[in-house]
Amino acid sequence: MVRAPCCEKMGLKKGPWTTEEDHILISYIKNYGHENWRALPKQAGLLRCGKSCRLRWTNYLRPDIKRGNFSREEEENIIQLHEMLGNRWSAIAARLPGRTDNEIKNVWHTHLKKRLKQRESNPEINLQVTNCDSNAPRQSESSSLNNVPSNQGFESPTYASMSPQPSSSEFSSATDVSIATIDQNNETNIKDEQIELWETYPEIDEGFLAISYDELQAQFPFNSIEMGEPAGNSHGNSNIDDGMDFWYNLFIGAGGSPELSEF
DNA sequence: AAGACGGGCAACCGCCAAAGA
DNA sequence: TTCTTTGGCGGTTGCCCGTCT
Repeated sequence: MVRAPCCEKMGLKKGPWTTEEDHILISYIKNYGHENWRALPKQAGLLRCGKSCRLRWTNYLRPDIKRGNFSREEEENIIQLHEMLGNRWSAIAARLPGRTDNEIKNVWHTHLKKRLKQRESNPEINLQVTNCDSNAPRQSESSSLNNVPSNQGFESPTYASMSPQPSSSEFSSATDVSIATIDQNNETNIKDEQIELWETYPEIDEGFLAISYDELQAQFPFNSIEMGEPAGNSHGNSNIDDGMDFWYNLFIGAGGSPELSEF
């Protein structure tokens, strides 16, 4: 199989995405979907390879992505799931609604791996998953005990009935998980069970996807897009900057739940 | 105040598998 | 059956920014 030439050799752009590019990608996918990632950038007028577009969309621009810090609950889930599934980040991500494999991978390498090492060096520290309140202040590591080292066998971890219970602005989802246990012969048994995950999750008004590109343009002008200017040329134009700031905050910004009421 | 350093994270790279010709 | 294309995945890189000296 002949390897496709890299983006740079094809004259395609690499590196961080600009808000204009994000806007173009979102608008295009909104209008036409993403059936063919390879063709998408050309049709959308983006100087990116399809792979880069797909990654940007799946890891950052998708409207159902839950941004912001991981809750203690989510972190513990990742640890447990990693114990069962290993480095299968996409499988882990599939069980954490709103989180991407890349995000989980990053959080694993930057935080959780270290925490596990600490736990190994301090066996008093335990994984406490059940009945933890994600809204409560984080407990110190040593405050949750009952640890059983992973290689000595453990009872089936309990994932069900995570609090808080959903309010009207939240939704619940039933999820299949593989429950791993290690028996007395030190053999791992995995069985699939359906559990209820209660996730605090903003309702997503699908209406935001129905807003037309023209409406967006009218509300938040991006002249540089229509002129086909290279990214970054908008600096110095406060109207455009304001529009982009709003767009950025709307879809991407810190804490990132879309402020759909703005529409 | 400025340079060094390290952590966090977005993005890229390379490989693999599935699907289709 | 073989080859090509495409999407997906996990590992890795490199930039940015905050902290330290």
